[in-house]
Amino acid sequence: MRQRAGATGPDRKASRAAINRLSLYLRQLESLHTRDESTVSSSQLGQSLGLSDAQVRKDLAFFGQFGQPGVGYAVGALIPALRHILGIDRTWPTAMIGMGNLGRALLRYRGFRSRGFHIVALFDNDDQKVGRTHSGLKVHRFEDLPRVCERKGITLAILCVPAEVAQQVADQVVACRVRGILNFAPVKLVVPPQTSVMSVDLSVQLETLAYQVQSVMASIPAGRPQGAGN
Amino acid sequence: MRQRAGATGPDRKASRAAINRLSLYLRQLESLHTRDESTVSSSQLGQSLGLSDAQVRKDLAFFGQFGQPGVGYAVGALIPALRHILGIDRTWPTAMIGMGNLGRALLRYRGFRSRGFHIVALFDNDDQKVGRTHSGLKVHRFEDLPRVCERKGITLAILCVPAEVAQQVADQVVACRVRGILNFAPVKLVVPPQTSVMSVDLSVQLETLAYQVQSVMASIPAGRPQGAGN
DNA sequence: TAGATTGTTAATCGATTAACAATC
DNA sequence: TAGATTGTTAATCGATTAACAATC
Repeated sequence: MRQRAGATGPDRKASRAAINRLSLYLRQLESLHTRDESTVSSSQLGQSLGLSDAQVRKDLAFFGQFGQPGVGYAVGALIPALRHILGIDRTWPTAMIGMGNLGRALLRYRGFRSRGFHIVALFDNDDQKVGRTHSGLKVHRFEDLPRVCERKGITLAILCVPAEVAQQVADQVVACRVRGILNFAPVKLVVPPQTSVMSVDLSVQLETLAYQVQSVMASIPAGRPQGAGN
Repeated sequence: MRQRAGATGPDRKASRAAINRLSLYLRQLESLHTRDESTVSSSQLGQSLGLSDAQVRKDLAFFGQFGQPGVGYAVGALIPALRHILGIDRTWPTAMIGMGNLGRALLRYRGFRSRGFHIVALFDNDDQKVGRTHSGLKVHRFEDLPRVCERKGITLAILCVPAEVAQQVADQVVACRVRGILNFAPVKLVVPPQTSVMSVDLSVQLETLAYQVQSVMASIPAGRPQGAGN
């Protein structure tokens, strides 16, 4: 039996890495679409993203039979299919929690809204910030979280609060039946299994970068400046 | 022969995931240190981060012999060891490229400086932004990149430019002998092997979150509101 | 000493790649 | 038809976990 994206979803669970790639495929397909490409092969798609053709086929085949042997994948048909699989063929009313530098910057980030993530409420617990308006939205105090979440049907939250309070805030967010949290605080959040968390940990990323740079430098003969001699 | 963090580094390459965890261990150790804990076992360390004890031991043992059987790891000694391995026992002169919302927000992000990543130069190609000052640094025009990088010994760059120009900017950055790029543009950057790239792709993260939320919701009996009946 | 915990090897698990019959 | 490319199975690779002798 082949797994298909039927009413109840596929039999086995797709890995997080595979879903990440699905999102990349979608972006690439959208780019191909604007360039009026009508079909694309797994090897073309893979090449543009630095992945093997086998990987692309495997990832896509997991969710259904999207390609045609000898032809490839129909760009125009695959785009809505992937949008549906990823769950971005709908809007996600989203709360931004924590209106510091990062929160304010992300609020203005275009990429979110264009993909169905609509920030519809702002929260902060600093009295200086409560009541102010950003991008047409008033900043609510924390205590209003349950009421506002209920009223606006908020399903996702973007957490831009300091590490020290992140878990506590997450607990409150979970209590409001928010289903997913995009966490920017450098903390491992503990949440019940019905709630999903994705963490973006900038320090970890930068430290990993430092390690890589260091190990590349260590593998190059010392003292020799790079570049073809100028 | 056991691998050790000798003059030329370990024999085999640590996976990116392992390095990510090293950074998490370090953070946790620092937290333990402020709480005056002097030793920690692999199981304690793992538990606080949602990892197995075996994983922790394996990750650390890869770089040296840091623990004592029957005792655990000395917090005070492991911290500087990890800082050295990760390459954050030094400062990394860093350029911020692209002074839009995200660039300005990240510039003020405390986490960077406290870990040795010193932003020492700002760049943008928008004439409106060039010449302005943020956090005491003047925004340079793009053409100044080679000169400023040379003068300030810049080794890392944080890229906060639009997707359309990201590759082109990365090429210029590479030409200035910058060794590592933290990329926020939703693009796969192609760079030579001497240069390292870490990408933070917010859309991918959020789309993966949407998928997870959706699949959790699909696995719950439809229409039944959650929570213990209130 | 006895209990605890490491470093390391072997076993398991999962993800990626190779290969190829099916098919457009 | 012949060439291209899929979906899928088998082979490979790498990472995680289990287990345990060594040792504090």
